[in-house]
Amino acid sequence: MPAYHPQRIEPKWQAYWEQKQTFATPDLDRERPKLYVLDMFPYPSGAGLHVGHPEGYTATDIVCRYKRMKGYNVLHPMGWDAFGLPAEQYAVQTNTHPRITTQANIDNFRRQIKSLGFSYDWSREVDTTSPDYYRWTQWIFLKIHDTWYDPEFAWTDADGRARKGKGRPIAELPIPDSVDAAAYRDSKRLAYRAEVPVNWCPALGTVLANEEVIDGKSERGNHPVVRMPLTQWMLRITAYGDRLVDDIEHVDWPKPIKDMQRNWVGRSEGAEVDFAIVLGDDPAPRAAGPFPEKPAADVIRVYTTRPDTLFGATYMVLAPEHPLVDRITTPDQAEAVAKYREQARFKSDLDRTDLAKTKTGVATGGFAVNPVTGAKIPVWIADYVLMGYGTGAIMAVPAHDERDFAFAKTFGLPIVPVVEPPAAWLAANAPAQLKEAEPAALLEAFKADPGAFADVFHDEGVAIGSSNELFALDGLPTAEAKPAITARLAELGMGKKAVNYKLRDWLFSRQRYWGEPFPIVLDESDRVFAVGEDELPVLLPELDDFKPTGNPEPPLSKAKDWVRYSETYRRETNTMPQWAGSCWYYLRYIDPRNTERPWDPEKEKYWLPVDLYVGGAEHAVLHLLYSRFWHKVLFDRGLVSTPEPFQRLVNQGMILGETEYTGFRDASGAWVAATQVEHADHGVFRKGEAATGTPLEVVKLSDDQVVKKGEGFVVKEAPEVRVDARAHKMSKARGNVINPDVVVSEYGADSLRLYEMFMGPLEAVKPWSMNGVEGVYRFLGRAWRMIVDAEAEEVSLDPRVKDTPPTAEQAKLIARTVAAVGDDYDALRFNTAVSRLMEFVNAFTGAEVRPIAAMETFTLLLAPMAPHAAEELWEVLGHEGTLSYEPWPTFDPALLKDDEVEIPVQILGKLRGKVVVPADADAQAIEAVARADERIAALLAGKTVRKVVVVPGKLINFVAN
RNA sequence: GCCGAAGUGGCGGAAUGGCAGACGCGACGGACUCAAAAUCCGUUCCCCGCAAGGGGGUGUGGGUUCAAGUCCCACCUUCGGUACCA
Repeated sequence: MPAYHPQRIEPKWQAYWEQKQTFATPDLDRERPKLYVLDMFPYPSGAGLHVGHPEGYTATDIVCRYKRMKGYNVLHPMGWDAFGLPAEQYAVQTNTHPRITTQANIDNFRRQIKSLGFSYDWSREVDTTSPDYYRWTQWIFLKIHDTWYDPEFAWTDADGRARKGKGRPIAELPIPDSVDAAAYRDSKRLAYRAEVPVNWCPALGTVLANEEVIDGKSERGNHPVVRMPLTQWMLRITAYGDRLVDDIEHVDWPKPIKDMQRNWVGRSEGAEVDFAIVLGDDPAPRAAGPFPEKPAADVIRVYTTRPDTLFGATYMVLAPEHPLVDRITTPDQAEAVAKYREQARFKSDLDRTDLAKTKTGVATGGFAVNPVTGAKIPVWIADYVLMGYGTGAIMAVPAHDERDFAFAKTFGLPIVPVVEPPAAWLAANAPAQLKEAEPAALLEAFKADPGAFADVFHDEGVAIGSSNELFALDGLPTAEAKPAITARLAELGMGKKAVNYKLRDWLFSRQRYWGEPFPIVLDESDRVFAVGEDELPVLLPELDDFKPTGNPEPPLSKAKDWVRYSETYRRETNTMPQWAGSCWYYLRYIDPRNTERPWDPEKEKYWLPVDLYVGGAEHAVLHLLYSRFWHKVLFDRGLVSTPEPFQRLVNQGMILGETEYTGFRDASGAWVAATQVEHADHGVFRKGEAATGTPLEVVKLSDDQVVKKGEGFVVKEAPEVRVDARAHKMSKARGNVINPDVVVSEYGADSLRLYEMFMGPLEAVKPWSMNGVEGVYRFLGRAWRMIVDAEAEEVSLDPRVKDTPPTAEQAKLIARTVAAVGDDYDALRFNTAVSRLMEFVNAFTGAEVRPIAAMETFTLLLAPMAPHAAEELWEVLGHEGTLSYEPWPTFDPALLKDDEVEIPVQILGKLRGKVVVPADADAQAIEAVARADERIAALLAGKTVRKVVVVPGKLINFVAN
């Protein structure tokens, strides 16, 4: 009975917390500081909880429990991101309604999470698939639909920052006289419909994501996939591109995540320039006047980040889908162009980028005029130009762009250098026969044939060959040439400054069943109308079967009665993507049962922003970008009070499986070194034999079959053979998945929590080790026996725990531990916090007298990490009820300092001895003591001390020789 | 290719520019036990030495400094992200 027995303790305290509502959070509490600590809520998969989930959850739980003891009002909720594909696929296969599967999975996840003893306020649980929740997802969609972005609107935000650009109610949109008002509004809304190409797989009867398409075939089943235009809902996230980039400066996120977000938005600055196409023999004359907002009919508009290289534009390339292709193609090229466009249609975006390393393309036979040189240049089509970026057309400057260069080389197009590289670049990239040439000669060679150099010069240099009667760029460095020519082009009405984003508008509709229906109806001519807020939620209709329809129509189209809204209106049958629900769940938690509105503004002002948000790095880009976007729209519309939702973000690192040692053997049974093998989809082979050879046998080795040798591990019985030693991502296929349920039933939740924190820094990728779990379990057992009498029949205090003051030494250790553990919790350094507590226990288990106050302090320090054991120990120590709101232990800072310190004595930076000095000894005193030391004196004898470096309290170093 | 992170004992990892390897695992030795498990005690970076002690050591090569795992430069390896974005 008195042994540490988590299986008894843990259910007891979980029941206590639940019954007493220990962690229910008051909505508003003006007396205490607030703290909103959020976990990324999970998708409740059929596989159940993974050991990766509790890593982040434990970290946040520690912070919450710690901060409650420090007097904070803490909001710590949990919920379910439960719409999504797996439940729907399961429904298709088994005809089980996704709701049933989802509910079962949620129940299992909840059970598993509760078994770990997290201090969530379960009364705030949300489920994105519940109509009470998605009602408000639809409501927010209507807000987005009701908003247009005014890029010129100047205003000041709540933090006093001057801002330009705001999402405004559509009613405030100025409408030009000559246009249809409704259509104009629809064209400006942040939620709009557009024809976009999607990957349609007729055989599977569904639309595939880009990554599901390989080589023009479906990943599953290898069926042909066609890109076809489909009317889809889009969200105008690009309107917020600048703010998504700029505002990220003001949040406390890891730099790599900030970089990734900036990268994803991919803002670039450059210019748009018009090239007139040549019809017949003469170029169409350019209309006088300012640069038109939309290009004229016979004009190809390009976007370039290097307007300074315009004089080097020797040809143009249109995306195969570009609307001007038909107009410009000459009859003799028509067949080739049509064929190329057909091929391009069958390639997914991924194929067009990843696989096509060699440039392909076809000449249209048509020409355009370089607006600055007046030269007639050929127009090609090629799939390396993407319709979705910029204007879908480029001016090609082969001398200064790698892609254009490769294309020009392939098709024999002229290369004209217009930027002079620095001498160092010329020397480094000089052709072999010119290695010894003078700089001037090298430059001449570059001007004559830049293609002879080892690399394409695409950096900044000095403009050359770029002046005529209208332009004068020669001699300008690139940084000056860009704005100069851009300004000149604008004056002449030929171009203008332009900004572009890699970020595309967000494709927001899916042809799926298990998602939020759009609160939208359409009339007979496909005009879009929002349903009234009083009609929300628009409930998902029941279906008998969930199979795809066999055409691009979404499954909801099968619910005929539902689709038919009225005589003239029908419902939108697409559903929202899984991101929708997760875009705003942090807002619902603050007021989860409100039936009048999505959240109460008072509560929103109190709780937002989220102070700490912890989750996996896999959401570094999309989820965080999407929810920041929604949040900004809500902010502009006055519905939330902060410009950013998540003030501090931390990514927990992935937990890998246990380290595995893998050897390889060939058909004859002989070992093959790991350095000599190559991995392919269909097996492991000797290097270079993946296509032809027979696969090698993969042998799992135990750790006593291998031995460390040099940099790596080798087979013990064959020490010349290197093996593969690494931890792999947990996966069903590899069979290295650790089930938290098993760990909990064997060692208890506290051990699982403690181990996951002890493994290493929260952000690091770490391999699992069952031995490590065993280690922290033993620690908890020692801590238990430090306080509980292991010999007694009943759970009672160890007789050595006495109500006496600690010794001076103990008092110091207690103070140091309180200080260090608190610091570690604040800084999320849980691994070292565990170490500190271990050191404490190691010290006190050796003590014959254990002051009860010290044991209480220890218990409170342990509580955030191992709450069940701590609660039980707290009870054994004679307290009633929970320790969750006990004040955090304090300490006397004077105790952190020692009276005497041992400091190292170095000679020439090498450790030669140690001396004990008073803690406040000054440099002179330390030097005197050190010189007096017998050994040091001996070593210094006969040497000249050139310098003495003393860091009081730390170290002394004699520079002597 | 580009962006980012990380390389420290057999393993996970610690170390405000100031004694490298805290803490844990594993291993080895011992105590307890008829025995085992559990528990407790001790040793454990490498080399030389019986010892005292000495030498080397934080991916590689340079540099800054009295002093570098830590700062700077170049490179190598691994992991993550991204990829014709004009």
